[in-house]
Amino acid sequence: MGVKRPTSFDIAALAGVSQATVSRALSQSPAVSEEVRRRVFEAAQQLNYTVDVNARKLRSKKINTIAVLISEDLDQDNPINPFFVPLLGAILKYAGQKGYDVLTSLQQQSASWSNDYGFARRADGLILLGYKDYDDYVRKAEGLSDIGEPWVVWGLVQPGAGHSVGSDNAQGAYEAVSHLIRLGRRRIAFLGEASSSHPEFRDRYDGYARALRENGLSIDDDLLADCFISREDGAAAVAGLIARGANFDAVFATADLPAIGAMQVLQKQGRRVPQDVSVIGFDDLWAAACTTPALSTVRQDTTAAARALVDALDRMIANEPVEPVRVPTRLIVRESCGG
Amino acid sequence: MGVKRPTSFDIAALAGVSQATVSRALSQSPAVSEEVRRRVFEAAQQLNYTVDVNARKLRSKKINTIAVLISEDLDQDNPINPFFVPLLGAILKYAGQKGYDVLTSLQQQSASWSNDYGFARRADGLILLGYKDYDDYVRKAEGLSDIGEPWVVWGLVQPGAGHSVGSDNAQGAYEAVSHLIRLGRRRIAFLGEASSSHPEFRDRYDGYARALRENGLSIDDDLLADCFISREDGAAAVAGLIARGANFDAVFATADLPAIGAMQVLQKQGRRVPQDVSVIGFDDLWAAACTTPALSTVRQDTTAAARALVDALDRMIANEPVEPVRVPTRLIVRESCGG
DNA sequence: TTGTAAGCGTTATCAT
DNA sequence: ATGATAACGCTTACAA
Repeated sequence: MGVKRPTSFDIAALAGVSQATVSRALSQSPAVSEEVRRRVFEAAQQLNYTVDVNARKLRSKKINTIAVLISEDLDQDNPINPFFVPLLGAILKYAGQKGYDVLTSLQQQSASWSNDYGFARRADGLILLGYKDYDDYVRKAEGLSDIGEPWVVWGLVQPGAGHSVGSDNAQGAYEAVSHLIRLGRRRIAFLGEASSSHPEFRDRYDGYARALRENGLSIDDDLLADCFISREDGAAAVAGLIARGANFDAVFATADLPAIGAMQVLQKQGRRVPQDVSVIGFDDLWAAACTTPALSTVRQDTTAAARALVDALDRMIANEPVEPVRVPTRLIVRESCGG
Repeated sequence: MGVKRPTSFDIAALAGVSQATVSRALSQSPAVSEEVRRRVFEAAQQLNYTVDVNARKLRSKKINTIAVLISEDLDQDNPINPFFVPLLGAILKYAGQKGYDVLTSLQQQSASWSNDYGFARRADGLILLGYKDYDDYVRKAEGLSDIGEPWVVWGLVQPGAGHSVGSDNAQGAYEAVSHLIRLGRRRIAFLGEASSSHPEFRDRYDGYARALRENGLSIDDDLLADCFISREDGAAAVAGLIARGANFDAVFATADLPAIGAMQVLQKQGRRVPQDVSVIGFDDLWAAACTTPALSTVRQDTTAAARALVDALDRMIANEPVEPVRVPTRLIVRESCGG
């Protein structure tokens, strides 16, 4: 309890060396003899000593911490977009390997990343996951750049912007829709948001459109259903499609959650998946394998994504040039598309 | 980029006061005149100043950071037990409200001195989520106590241990199994691990046993299937049950993941859920609402859990006495149990 | 109410 | 290779 923590002076005394030598020994400085290093480590272990990271950070000016800001709450019960979970896990793992501490924060809507939260000096850089709106995000990001805080954002991939890492959304969607067409589907509904406030979804729409075009199919506005990325949204969108008598034999959703909602509504209305309607989602949430039928989907490679994000941030912190990264996706065929 | 950060001395000079006054003004000390406070804030804003948190932490010895250590990897793809996700989210939210930064770390198996206790000075206290084995956990926890590091663990609730917060596992299981019995089920299989290495699962078994006993049913060892908390485990366990010709009309699983696996195997083998076999899980993962049929389950209240964990840690940090907390569960009846 | 000055526990810069 | 000693930027007695 009230035990005073040992300092490097205590270790020095026990090991019979100076405090400076203790510091050197513990920070792997080559300028210290094996014999002394051994004695120091022994003493440290004996006293259960660990370096005071705050003193170290203050003095060395290296913080060795990155912050992950998650700013997309789906709803009350799901404070985090489920896709971000394995991504966060992968970031924690890889950043840990690289020796970074990771601060995680759920951002409120209102927060302006730079000022309100004041990450300055708490982290060497920021990884941004999720944004409600593209313009809003741009404004906030500029604030960060203004104060010289390195940051990377997940999602869209912009040609000029090194701080952007995202999946190859257009290609992933293209492959999914192409697969549906190969299965003989001709009237493929698009569930998603093609607005400009989420460029990554826009990219998925482009992939959808290209697949249709290249196969001689035209885009039918009646098959475009606007929805965001919740299960309820997907359910409502498909219900709306059915209600207005749209004729479709497949559904491509820009995320797994709405795809699952879509399947549930279809089944409830007596349409068999995949016999009557094929369904493909996007993300490959772990729950995709839990539905009946199991959901076919476009997997985003969270491990590669995490590496790209952390590596990019790493280089920005070191003031090295950074290129935007487009992470390949992979079509996972399960039962819901029927082949 | 290479701009040198302003210090409180710079603010002091600009505002025409001493550095100490700047510190006081910025840390909301009452002992500072409104006029001066205004000048200081103005100067700070003008120079884009923020306090160096590391210097502050070093000097004040208040770190205002808690660390969440997650040490249960289900497998490669799921680095985090899905139940911990909303719990982590709730912790991030509530701890943020309380003004704490949150360091999150996925713990590797390796139980080295520096790894386990390295967080000691980085955080005021530790929240431990998941442990591979009870004895292993006890060993680590004692080490933490030895160095005077406050910690709380999620899971088991031990009478004497203030640092334990968990669901009322026995009661939750009792209610679930009682519900099955009310529905007319008599041969209820138990999917889980009743070993001593996870006391919380042991508690769920006790609730199962009590419900049977109170309803005049006896425990049939043939209906006890050992499994851990993955979907694959649950699938294998039920497959085993069927293979050895066990006669059962319901399944109670100690977690949703094995419950989902169980449902999938049952359906694949031509048994209808819930007509032939009722299934109830435990956790209420968000995916529970995505299965067909939707999974009935025992919900753990992650919001209340997070509050209890953070509040307890808070009090331990402040050296106040802490009582163990048992968070109530709630039976969520969906389709998989048939009523 | 404000200023002065003494640390907090490191790392970095000199010497030796 | 090691030892003094000076920062790092802040908080907090203690004085005024």
